[in-house]
This record gives sequence, C-alpha cells and structure tokens, in this order.
Amino acid sequence: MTTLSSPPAATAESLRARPTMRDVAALAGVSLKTVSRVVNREDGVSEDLAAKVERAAAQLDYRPNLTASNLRRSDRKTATWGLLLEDVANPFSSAVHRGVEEVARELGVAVFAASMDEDPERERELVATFSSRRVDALIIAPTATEHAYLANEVRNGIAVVFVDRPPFGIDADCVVTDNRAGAAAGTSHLVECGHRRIAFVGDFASISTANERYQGYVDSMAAHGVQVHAELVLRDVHDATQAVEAVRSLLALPEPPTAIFAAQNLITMGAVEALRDAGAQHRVALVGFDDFAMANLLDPAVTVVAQDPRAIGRLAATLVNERLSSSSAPVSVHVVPSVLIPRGSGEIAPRN
Amino acid sequence: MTTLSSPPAATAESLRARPTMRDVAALAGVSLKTVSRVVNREDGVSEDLAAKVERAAAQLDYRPNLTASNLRRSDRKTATWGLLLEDVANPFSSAVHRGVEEVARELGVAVFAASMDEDPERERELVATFSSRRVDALIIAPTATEHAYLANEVRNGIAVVFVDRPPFGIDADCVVTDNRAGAAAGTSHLVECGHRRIAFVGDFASISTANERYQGYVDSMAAHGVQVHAELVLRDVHDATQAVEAVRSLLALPEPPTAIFAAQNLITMGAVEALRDAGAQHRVALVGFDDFAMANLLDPAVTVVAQDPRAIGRLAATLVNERLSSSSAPVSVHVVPSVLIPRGSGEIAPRN
DNA sequence: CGAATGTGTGACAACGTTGTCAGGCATTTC
DNA sequence: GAAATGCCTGACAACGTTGTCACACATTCG
Repeated sequence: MTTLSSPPAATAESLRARPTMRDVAALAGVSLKTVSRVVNREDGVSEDLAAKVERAAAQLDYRPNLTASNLRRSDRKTATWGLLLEDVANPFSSAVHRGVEEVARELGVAVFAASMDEDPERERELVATFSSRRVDALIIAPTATEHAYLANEVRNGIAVVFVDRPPFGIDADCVVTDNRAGAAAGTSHLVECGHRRIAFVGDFASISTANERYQGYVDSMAAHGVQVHAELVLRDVHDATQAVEAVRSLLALPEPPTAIFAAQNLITMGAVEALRDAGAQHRVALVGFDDFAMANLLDPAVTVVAQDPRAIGRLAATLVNERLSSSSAPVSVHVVPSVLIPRGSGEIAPRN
Repeated sequence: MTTLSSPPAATAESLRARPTMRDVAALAGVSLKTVSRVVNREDGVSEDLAAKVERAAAQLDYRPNLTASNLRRSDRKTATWGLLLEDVANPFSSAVHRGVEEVARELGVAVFAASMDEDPERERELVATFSSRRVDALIIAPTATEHAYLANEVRNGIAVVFVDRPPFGIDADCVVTDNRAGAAAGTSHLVECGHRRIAFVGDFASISTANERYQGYVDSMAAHGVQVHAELVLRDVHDATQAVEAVRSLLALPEPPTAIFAAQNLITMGAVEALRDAGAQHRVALVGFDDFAMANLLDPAVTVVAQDPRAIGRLAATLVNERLSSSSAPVSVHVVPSVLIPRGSGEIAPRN
C-alpha cells in the first residue's frame, strides 16, 4: 500500500469554537429566542428581523445543534432509529437496510445500522447502546431467542419492530416472509417435476426461519404423500463451505437425492458449487430459498423462492412511523409473500 | 400480504418518564454527582456507595442519556460517525460499511450510514444533517466533484476521510484502490493472451475512478503498442442493462472485439449476460474490474481485478481515529492494491 | 380618550448531564 | 492537642437549545 503525504489541512489553531445560537443572536443584534424561532421556522417574527438572522447564520455558517435541541424539546424525539442486522454487508440485510433508509429519509430520520453476527449478546449490547443514544425506534432482525429484555425499552417509549424473524417473549410489530408457505411451494415444485427423493439442506435449527422452512418442506412432502428420508435431511448447515460438504455427502449416498431444496442463499450457492464439482448440475434438480445475484446467469440458472427484503425494510419502517404517531394501535404481524422464480435448475426431471 | 392483529402491547398510560440520574440519586440516597461518578466509572467513590448506586440504577433500569452527556462534556465528542455511500445495498458500499463498522465497534462509535445515489445535492444535505447531529467524523465515498463546501466542517473539527474516490477542492485523507494500475494490469493480461482488438466498457466519464480505469486501459495498450480503436471504447455505461446493450452492439460490429475489459462490476455482469445470449462466452475474453458474488461459479468463471472494499473501510476508519486523536498529522492518500484473479474468462485466446 | 385586543420580542428556566470547587470527616504529623 | 493532609461527597453552574411567560408597542373598539 502506497501512502503520499502533504502538509496538514487544518492546524490546531485554525479550529474555532462552533458558532451557537448565542453567537448568531449577537451578530444579528437580536435575542437568542428570536434566532431559535427563525431557525425553526416558527412564525411571529417580522420579515426584516428574520432576514437579519438568516444573514448572520449564513455568515457564521451556523449549524443548529440537534443534540441540544433534542434534550430540550418536549416531544423528546431524536429522529433517530437503530437498525440491528445480521451483517450490514450481507445482501439480505443490506436490502432491508435500503428499504428502511428510503422511508427514513422522507421522514428526516437518521439511521444507526449495526451487525450482530448471530451473537445474542451483541444484540443486547446494541440495544443498550442505542437506548442510551435515545433512538426513537429499533428495527431488529433478531438473533436472540428471547426478547423479554426489551420490555423496558418499550415501556420507555421506544418503538420496536422485528423483521425477518418473529420475537419471543414480547408482543411487538413484526414483518416476516412467508417462510413456511414459500418453502412448501419450492418443495412442491420439485415434487410436481416428478421428484421423490428430495433432500433438504437448512440452517441451524435454532433459527426460527430455518425451522419454518423445514416445516414447509415437511408440509409439502406430506401433502403429496412423499416420504421424507432422514438421511436426506441435513440441518445446521450455516455457510457456503459447510453447504458444499453437505451436498457432497448427499451425492455420495448409495441412493443419492434427485433433487435438493436449499433453505438459504449461502446454502444454495454452496450447492451450486458442489453439484458443479460433481458434474451433477444438469442431473440433480435444485431449488433455493432466497434469491441471489447472478442466479439467472449460472448454468443452469437457479430456480429460487425469492424474498423481497427491500419491501420488508420499507414496511418495517412504515410500521415504526405509525407506532410512533399512535402508540395505541394494535400490534400486528405482517407476512410478505415470497415468489417462486423458475429459471432452470428446479425444472430438471428425475432420471430413473 | 397477510396481517394478524392482537391487542396493543403498551398502552399510553403504561409509558413512564424515563429515569434520570436524579431518580437514581434519590433512590440510592446520594447526590446526582455521585451517580454520575459511578456511571462513568470514575474512581474516588467508596465501595458501599457505588454498590448502592448500582443497585438503584439496576432497579430503575436506568440508561445514561448520551445526548445530554455529549452536550455537557468538555471534549465534545459524540462517538458518532457519518458514512456517506453510493448505496448501502450495493455490494461495494456495504463491504466498505462493514469494514468501517468493525473498527468503529472497537472504539465504541456508532455509525450513521446513508445512500447518495450519485446525487451531489444529497451529499451536501447529508453532510449538513450529520453536522447538525454533531458527528465527530465523516467518511465519504464522494458523488460531488467539488468539496470546498466541506472546509467549514473541517474547520469545525469534523474529521473527514474520503474513500473510493479522491476529493476535489479540499485537502483531506483519502483511501482509494489503484484504479489505474489495476485497469492496466487487467488490460495487459488480455494483451498477453494475444488479444489486439480489446474493447473498453466503462462508467460515466464524470466519475473519477471510471476515468482512472480508462487511463489504465490506455496506458496498457500504449505500453504494448496496441492500437485503441475508437469504436471499441464505450463510456457512460452505468448499469447492467446498459451494459448488455453496449456489449451487444460491440458484438454486432463488422469487426467485433476479441476481448472486453469491463471497468465496473455491474458492467461485467451485463457483459456476461450479453456474451451468453450471443453464445460468445467461450469465444470472447472478458476481464472485469471489481469482484462480485458467484463470479467463480459462472461458465466460464469470470477473471476480475478485485478490490478490497472491506480493507478500504477499515483503513478509512483507522485514519479517522488517528485524525481525531492528533489532528495535526499530515494529510495522506492511501492506495489499496487490487489483485488480478484469473478464473477462465480472461484467459480465452483470440481466434484468427 | 381609556380599555381591550393583538403582535412581536426577549428574559428566564429547564432538559440531563459533567466540570469545578468547596467542605466534611478521618487520619497523620509535629 | 492543634495543625496539616488526604479522601469522599455534594452544591452549583454550565453545555446549546426550546417552552413559558411577560412586556412593549400598535391597533381596534366602545
């Protein structure tokens, strides 16, 4: 790594104290309160005084101090939300983030985003931190399995909305994908193509969505009267590397599956890799839960049950806003539908 | 979308005023200041008093009010940074975000992230907003082409670090990829495979990194004595859809290129799609700038010049921290190296 | 013409916290 | 035994802003 240097931009002595309303008032020759009125666009200030204040503010490059304002204001709203995600860099999380941001922007709300990396303790730490920073709301894609600890925050007036996974031990608004129905749809798609030996590869059983998807798989198999073979069900598979291993082991079975339902996008990617390594990508059918970039450009293109994380984010943000304006509305669970996108890998028929 | 409702979680009357230090002090039977000392872990408080305070704080579920603390404290640090990205959901941006977050987390800093969507006005708005919220630092992946407007913020003591693209009109720390050298390396790779008709497909000429990459392409062609054909250079291509069109038009030329250098990841993805649609993916070589998910699983796997956005984010955050602790250090430009990853698409030899 | 009304402005206190300083008490020193 | 020292603790003001209230002045009304 190369580093080029030049003289410092701002020496210590060029740092000045930040101008306050008091400074603007002094320059404009008016009282503090009048400046406050002008800055907040309250009416009842004569035009010429307002103009004088505007000029003074511009001259000093005055920036209102929102932290001081928040402290004093009676509505006690900071126009700040905390967003707790699994990982800001993960495509699902960052799409949720984007959706939240779009709504927040219109409302003049700033969003703190943070990654929890599946660590329940970190979730609690972040909630405490954001609470100390007096966020108005928390949007949480939960990692913890017990959320009673949030009761205090809710009682303190923080709006809490869950996304992706439902909360446990607390009654709060929640936005989730129809995991069970979606997984059932994906599985049924494989059954309808003629498959009977359909493997399920899913995430930790401790993750509620992973369970829902597993239930959907079981539902569908039962509904079609197809047997679930225990050796074809692999759970607790969390990342792409583990998924590669898992699928490899499935293919090595005496009676390998003719189709695979991958219950999470990293698992789907791992499955693609493993199938390809085995040269089985055109022989074994694959349906994944959750869409991912380039799925349509792979060979074969990958059939998925797609979620709409951006819509989830937008809806969650809207719920937060409603909760903040009328906290007495009933708590609700919103289910965002998933969509099966056939692209090729899920339409491979079994060979007999 | 389905919505299930149940009775409200918290009625208006169950909302209580948030406990303050005063409440804790009253319950513990000590003064306000003693509570402050215990909360901030200052020493000089006897053990039994400290224990009493801890108990009272726990009983009331007291959360220190960081906004009030920030206002009063003399160092005037909010432990808050603003991160301005092109789009929080874009893989490059979100990886930078992740890198910044990792460093910020260790420092106890909370990060506001926001998307600018290539809108310079939005950049200025966000800077003003974050300045009002008294962030200690701004990390900017700039959209604007003129940053003199930031001089006031710097003078006010906000640390400013640029990532991905350098600033104009202001002297500030900056972390960039070696775009020019990286693009030259990618182009040279194609020349060394025997290609002479090498197309360049790049982003808006107004984007500095796009220009750097174009310069790298030109550098390499000149260095090898290979002619740049004007009809093979397509700039102002910004997204995947436009890239599909662009590559389609290149392939339709009387003398089409035998290789393509795609100067941005969305362009690379578009190129993959267009080549595939034309059945040319194994005939026309492709090297892309910037890695993307699944590039290794495509057919052929895509050769790229990879950036390391997470490292860029980490480095930027580290620079911010250094700048905040010693603002007199010289301003520096840090160049993070890119790496050519040969995967197949860039190693296709030309047919004569 | 005096009273009632309305309009614009500013003085002051308060939000929840921390920096400063002074005072109480126990211990040490001469 | 009085003075000096150290350790804890708390009273008070201040950070930058906004809510409340009162006052000065102009206007309208009986």
